[in-house]
This record gives sequence, C-alpha cells and structure tokens, in this order.
Amino acid sequence: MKRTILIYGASLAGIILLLKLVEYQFLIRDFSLEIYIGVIAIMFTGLGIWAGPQLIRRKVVLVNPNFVLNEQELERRGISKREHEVLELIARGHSNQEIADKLYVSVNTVKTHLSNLFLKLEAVRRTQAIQKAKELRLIP
Amino acid sequence: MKRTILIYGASLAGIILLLKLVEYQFLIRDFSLEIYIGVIAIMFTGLGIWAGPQLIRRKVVLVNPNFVLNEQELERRGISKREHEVLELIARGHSNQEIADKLYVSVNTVKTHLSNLFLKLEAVRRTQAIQKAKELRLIP
DNA sequence: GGATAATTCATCCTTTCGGGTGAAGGATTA
DNA sequence: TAATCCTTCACCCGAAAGGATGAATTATCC
Repeated sequence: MKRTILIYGASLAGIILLLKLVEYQFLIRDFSLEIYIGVIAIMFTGLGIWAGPQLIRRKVVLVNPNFVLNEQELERRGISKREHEVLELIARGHSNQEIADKLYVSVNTVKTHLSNLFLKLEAVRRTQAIQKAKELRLIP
Repeated sequence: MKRTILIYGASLAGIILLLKLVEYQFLIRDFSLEIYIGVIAIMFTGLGIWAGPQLIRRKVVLVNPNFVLNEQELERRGISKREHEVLELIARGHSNQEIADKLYVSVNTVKTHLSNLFLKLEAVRRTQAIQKAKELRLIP
C-alpha cells in the first residue's frame, strides 16, 4: 500500500520532470500540444492500470463472492434447512460437538442430520459430503 | 471487454474534447501548463484504475480459471511434498485407508503425515485442515 | 561422509464419526 | 383427522480418526 503510493508518486514526479525537460525543446514546437497531451494521457492511464489493483486489492479471496446457491439441487435432493446449516458448519471444519453447541441442540441431533445428509449426498464421510456439496454448489 | 474499450475510448475523446474547448481560453493563459498537465494526469490515472481491472479480470479468470499454488506458504509452513499429496487426497474426501492404498503405503504412514499436517496447519481435524489449506491456496 | 530432513512404519490409547434403530413433538398439508 | 415431513433426542456398536512416541530407511545437502 505505502509502497504503491510511493512508486506512484515517484513515477508521477519522474514523468512530469521528464516531460518538463523536453517540453519546449521538441514537442510543443516540433509536434503539437495534442501529441504532448496524448503521451501524458497514455502514460497516466498505464500508471492507473498498474496502481489500481495494488490499491484496491488486499481483499484476499477468503469468501467467494461469486457463490450462488443451487437451490434446485437442494430441493432435488430434499435437503432441509437445518441439514443445510449443518452442512455448512462441517465444511468450516467444525466437529459434531461444536456444531451441537453452536446450534443449541444435542450431538445426537447433529449426527442424525449428518446421517440424512450422507444419504442425500451419496457420501460416506463428512469430507466426501463437503466435496460433493461444493461441486453441487450447495455451499461456498 | 468491448464495452470497456468503447467506454474508455469515449471517455478519452470526451476528455480531450473538453480540454481542447477550454484549452486556450483559460488554462494556458490564466493558469499554467503544469496545472493543465496535472488535470490530465489525474483524469487518466482514474481512467486507468477503472479500465485496468475491466480489461484484466476476464483474462485472469480465463487463463487462470481456478488455482495457483501458494508455494511460499508451503515453504513457510514446511509442508513436504508427500504431506501435500495427502492433503489433496483428504480434501477429495478419501479416508486414511483409501489414501494408503492409493499411495502404496500403510495407514500408519498416512496418519503420521496427517499428524504433521495438523501441526503445520494449526488444525485439529481433517476438515479444519482442508478449510485452512484452501484459504491458504495450498489446494484447489 | 556426516548432518539434516523426509518418508516410512509401528504400538498404544482416546476421541470422534458413522450406521442402525426407535421414538416423541411440532408444523404442514391432503 | 390422518399422513407426512422436519426436528429433536437417545442408545449401542464398530470403524475411523487423532495424539504421543519411538524408530528404521532413504534422500539430500554441505
């Protein structure tokens, strides 16, 4: 961030200095002001293209903003709201006990939901269920 | 893509036209050429910042549809090749036994690799390790 | 050639998961 | 009201996963 701003500032100063040096010598006289403007425009467009992502980024892709829930698939497989909830939590790496605590239900309940999920997702392990659910866009 | 180029071109033309119109009236005379240049620089920097991602994004998504391995992070955490291999397989939903069969080693070996992975990834469960590894871009 | 790291395997033990089954209470709908 | 689905919970059992160590065999690097 800081480095980007510094580089941008330095480039800006450098370019302006450079242009100043040749300003009256060549461009204005030999060519026209339009070309002078054009050069500046192109240079700063490039600088903007370079600096933009540097400044805007930083938002690491932790959450996929492009995720769209595949509701058709949810219905097709008859996955209930609660089951879907549990599915998301196992995908985040929680244990059954943690999920139970988080949802204020007993571990047995979580296990029941999971058993049903495994059937509906044709999985035999939670990791498999997660993998499949991601493929089917049921979870991010 | 096309739209971006069109918008960029139109903006460029518009700005140049605008500047041309007031060129000799005010800026050059009343102020100085430096301010004129500064305005152009800022405008085209902004244009570049806007146009850059538009032009680059699709390319990135196409050329680099999914995944770039974060090798720095791998090294930083001292994750070995074999461990990385095991990591990928658990992420695909395989059991320890399946991984052992696939890699032609014993289950104990797989478990050892996993134990080391959990340490290196600061995880206590395989699902947690998967989740973390995905965040760190160690696996797709 | 010796130090270091990686890979392999084992044993013992605990915890977690998953399968199977049954069942109760609530909401919805035919 | 009966039928159905969802949610909740329980118990038992076996399988899988995970923790803690120790150790042997290769690779690799200096």
